[in-house]
Amino acid sequence: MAEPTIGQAARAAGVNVETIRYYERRGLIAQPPTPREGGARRYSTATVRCLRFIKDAQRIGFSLSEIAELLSLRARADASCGDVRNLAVQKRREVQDRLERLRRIAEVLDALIADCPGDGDLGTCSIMDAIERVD
Amino acid sequence: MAEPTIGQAARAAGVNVETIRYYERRGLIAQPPTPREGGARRYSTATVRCLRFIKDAQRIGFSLSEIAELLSLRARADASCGDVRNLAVQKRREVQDRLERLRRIAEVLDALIADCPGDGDLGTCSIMDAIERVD
DNA sequence: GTTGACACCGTACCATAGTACGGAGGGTAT
DNA sequence: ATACCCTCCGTACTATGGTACGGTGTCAAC
Repeated sequence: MAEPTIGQAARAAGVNVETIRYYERRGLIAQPPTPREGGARRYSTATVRCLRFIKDAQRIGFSLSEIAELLSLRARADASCGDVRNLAVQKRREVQDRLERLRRIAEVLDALIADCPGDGDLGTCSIMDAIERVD
Repeated sequence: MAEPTIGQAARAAGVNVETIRYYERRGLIAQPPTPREGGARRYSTATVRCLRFIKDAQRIGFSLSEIAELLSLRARADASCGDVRNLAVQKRREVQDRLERLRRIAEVLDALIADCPGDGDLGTCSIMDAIERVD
């Protein structure tokens, strides 16, 4: 299997065929030419690597638009390492922000659980007060 | 301004008027009764606090469905303490999962940023290389 | 007594990230 | 030669979380 068809590329990259077609429409991956003879288009192994890159980058928290940016940086000869690094640093800050907020929610829930005996009247649970401490 | 109208409530909570109407349709916030005399409905300040809570919880990564569940902790204050406590414990576990996933993402990003020289061309950029090897 | 600002309500539309569907055609195995 | 799978392509649909629009009504000021 030198040049994979869309179905083979999908299996190789662990994505849906329709997802590949969607990424083509979004311009994230190259569209291989339609053979004049008819038959299936053939994808390059570079495109399969690209698909895996997209999935990996998504797992790290990049959106498809951001990934498009990363990919276009890669395609640009004059792109600098600093451009990519800046995107990563910005994403890291977003993750940090989410982490801190999430930790506060965890504290609130811990307090709520600790204060609640698990049976009896809720008058002493002060749930609303606990939830509002998130502000 | 004792009882805010929808526009006042929106400004107080920092959301769009249409967003309040949307949350009403989704059952996230209470719908104040339409005055028989006509005129604008009046929202309680509790509803404004609720809107702020929704926005806080969203920023942390909760979906509106999850927030509805979280709010039901309060809405079901007449239910048994055990029921409420179970919801809180379940939500706490979900928060823990989110925290761990985010921490892994943060670690990956930290490693990428640490390895990247930050200058030079993309050939020397370890971030692009690394993302390609996240598998 | 008209203007302007707000409210009401239903419906339509937006982005994101896909998934599903239907009809046409090709390739191969039995 | 029929079944069966794959591909092609456009279009439609999903869920989430809203935003915008259009027509109507009400209220307060000038």
